[in-house]
Amino acid sequence: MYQENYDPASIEKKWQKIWAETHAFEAENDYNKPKFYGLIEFPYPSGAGLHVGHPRSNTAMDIICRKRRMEGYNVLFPIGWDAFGLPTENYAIKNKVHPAEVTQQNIDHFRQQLQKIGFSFDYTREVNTTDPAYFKWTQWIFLQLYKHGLAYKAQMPINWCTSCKCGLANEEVVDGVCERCGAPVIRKVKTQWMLKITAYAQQLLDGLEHVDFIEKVKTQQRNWIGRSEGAEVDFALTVPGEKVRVYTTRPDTLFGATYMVLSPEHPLVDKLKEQITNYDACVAYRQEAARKSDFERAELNKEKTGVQLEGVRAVNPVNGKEIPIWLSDYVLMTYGTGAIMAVPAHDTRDWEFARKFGLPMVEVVAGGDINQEAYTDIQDGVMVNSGFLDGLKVAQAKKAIVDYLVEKGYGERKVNYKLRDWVFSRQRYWGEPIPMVHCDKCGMVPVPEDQLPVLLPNVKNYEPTDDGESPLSAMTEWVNTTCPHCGGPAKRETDTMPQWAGSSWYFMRYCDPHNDKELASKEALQYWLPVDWYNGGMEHTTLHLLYSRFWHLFLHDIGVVPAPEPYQKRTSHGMILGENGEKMSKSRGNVINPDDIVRELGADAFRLYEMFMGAFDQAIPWSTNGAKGCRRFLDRVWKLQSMVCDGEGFSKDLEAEMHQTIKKVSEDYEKMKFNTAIAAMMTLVNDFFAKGQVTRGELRTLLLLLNPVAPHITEEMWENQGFGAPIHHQPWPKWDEEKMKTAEVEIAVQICGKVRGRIMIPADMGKEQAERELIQREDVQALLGGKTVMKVIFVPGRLLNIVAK
RNA sequence: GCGGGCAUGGCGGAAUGGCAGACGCGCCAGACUUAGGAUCUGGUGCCUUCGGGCGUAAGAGUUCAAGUCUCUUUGUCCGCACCA
Repeated sequence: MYQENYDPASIEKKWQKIWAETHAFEAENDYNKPKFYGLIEFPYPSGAGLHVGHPRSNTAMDIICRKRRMEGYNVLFPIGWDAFGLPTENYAIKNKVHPAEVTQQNIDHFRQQLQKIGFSFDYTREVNTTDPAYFKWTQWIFLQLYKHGLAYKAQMPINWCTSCKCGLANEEVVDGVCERCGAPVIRKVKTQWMLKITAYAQQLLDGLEHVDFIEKVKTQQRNWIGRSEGAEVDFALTVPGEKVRVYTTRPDTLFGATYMVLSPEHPLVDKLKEQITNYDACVAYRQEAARKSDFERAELNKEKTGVQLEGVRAVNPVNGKEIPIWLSDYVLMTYGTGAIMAVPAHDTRDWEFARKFGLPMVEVVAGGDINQEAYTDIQDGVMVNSGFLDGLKVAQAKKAIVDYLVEKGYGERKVNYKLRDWVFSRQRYWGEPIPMVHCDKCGMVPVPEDQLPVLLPNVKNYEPTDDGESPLSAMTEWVNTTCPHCGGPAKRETDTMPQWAGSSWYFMRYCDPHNDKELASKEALQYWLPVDWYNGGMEHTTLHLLYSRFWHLFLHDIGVVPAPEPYQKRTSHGMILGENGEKMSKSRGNVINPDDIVRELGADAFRLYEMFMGAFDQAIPWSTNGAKGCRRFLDRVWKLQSMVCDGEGFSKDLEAEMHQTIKKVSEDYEKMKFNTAIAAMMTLVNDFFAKGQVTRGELRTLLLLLNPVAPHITEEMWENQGFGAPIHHQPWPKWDEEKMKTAEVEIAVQICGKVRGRIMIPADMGKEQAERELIQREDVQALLGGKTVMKVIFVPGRLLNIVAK
């Protein structure tokens, strides 16, 4: 017997307990079964707790995973904690508690919240990036990168957050401010650990061809990697024996190069100190440029600045003409060679610069008006004023000139990428220590693998220092160690890793999370990887997704993981906005707390609404009324129990609809069109109500279809109805295309494209027969009103269009 | 600036080139009620002389047929942003 009223609180508690006790959703280590690895981005356990955005991704993947289990797959759907990071550290500093303690509390809170929503995670495989048993392997991967020359220390200007007092990766700087705290970012020269992600630029690009990522993600990654093809060309200088190399994507315009621009930081300035007659002015300009942040340099792009390098000129290799050399900060030292040949007639930036400083322009591609603007078209233009290139189209000229340059030894083909190496150091306490030791005698020495993990010292004060050094540097007992190589006195590296480190390989650890010999066993990695389906936010496309692909590609190259690409499929969910349509934030006061919704409406209604509210990949404002509507639907589903009539199959009049709904829901789940899948089930339930009864077979099928979205209520009703083994052990329902058809269908009748009526016709009526016979029908003739038929178009199952006069 | 997406009732949104507005919210009316912020039933794009006419940001085009395809314009969101 069942309770008359649907009471989610008691039902949900009951089933969550049963699932835990029966280990219902734990992945099996049976490597013979077909597997499915569903992944969501593991949360950062912040003090604020879960927000309504987490369940959107989680519920979607939970639906897919629950469906896969019913389809017979061995499913791995894990959860873990990306727990290193600044907010925890800052909270710890402020409240004088150890970050590890804060982390533990937050994790416990998060887990409890997730469990209340009924996600089918395998909690036995939890990973925690701050657990030494985990970060031992994060450090191990770093050592492998180091051994293969992909981790190096470099003195370089980095992005420095003035508030976090910490270096940031380029990817962490958004609009000139720190992505995390919003404080301004300045340039600061420091010695930093770097990871050579640029060595993998081409592989990261090529790999995208073989994976099923939504197009938006691929595009963003491609843009970020920023591959361009061109040539490097040497320009001789008027100083004997000296030359400058430039990079250009438009070698075809070489005859139009009327001056050259060097980045202010270009080493040539100091090298030619003797020859440059206005050296002081050049240095002054360089200092001015250095004061600006990258952001300011970009912001001020409307007005170009620069200074001419006097006393030295460059020689255009194709026509021997001497051209002036300028310094300008619109040329970046960090891209290409830090020097360009300027072709003002055909490059917008050069055009502006030439305009401002009155430099000459030479048109070498005909088709535009270079007095008005730079002509940058590369399709239709034809070469002029270009010696042996004259008359060629741009594409042909490109090839011809590069062949010529290579032959003459003036230059070579060159591919460049915008991608920069990854700044891997952070001057903070709460991160993985970088396992390196500095020895006066031996230099940089990696900590031997058998001494991992390098633990964080347990101390009282981990506030960042104002001098930009890690708080670890003040902990002399920890810092002072012995050199693993010579045994002499040495100092530990005091920088820690960025948060992206732990999250770059967590999905590997899930495969074999308790292994203390390897990061995971070969067999487990072979079986589970790649991740079959990974859902996460668009905000991680150029950071986490690229970094973790890089690590995975590297680990594949050194034989640790079997496949090159870690993720077979990547989808992305839209953000949930506040009820007012603005981004949810504490300061706007429009934050919805999942706990409140679960308490008031139940976890199932909450899950249902999260999936029903709109297209999954789009940003949608929250509506508590909408959520209540989903609760109403579940109330109605519950009430079906009082309408059940005999019959293990489908009733005649609903048979077609039942099969159509099974198909619709099954396919829509796969396409992540959860809103329309739920709408179809709502329609079905409405039809049961209209009829006043539902057969056992119909109810059975509805419960199976609804189970992935609303697992608790469906388990309970399944048990109430005595349908047998728990619903999560049942096979996914199948549809029969034949049974989806009805004997008769209603089609629209159009006269000249306008709908004039509807008629019932046999469903199997052929096109020819329909076009011949239907216009004879009395009801069709009536709609025609005596007009002369010119043409008849019949679309089976849809409409009949009669063109008539 | 460059690249890409989007634009449909009061709201969230449906719609392989083939009956626009599924489903839900809200609203209106009715039923049951001492009561209704519960539940149930019906209605709900706009105009209408009740025949019908008009409707998917605006304008043109292709088609028997356009929310859907093409072009132009506007708005909006996202990505990149001096990357040579």
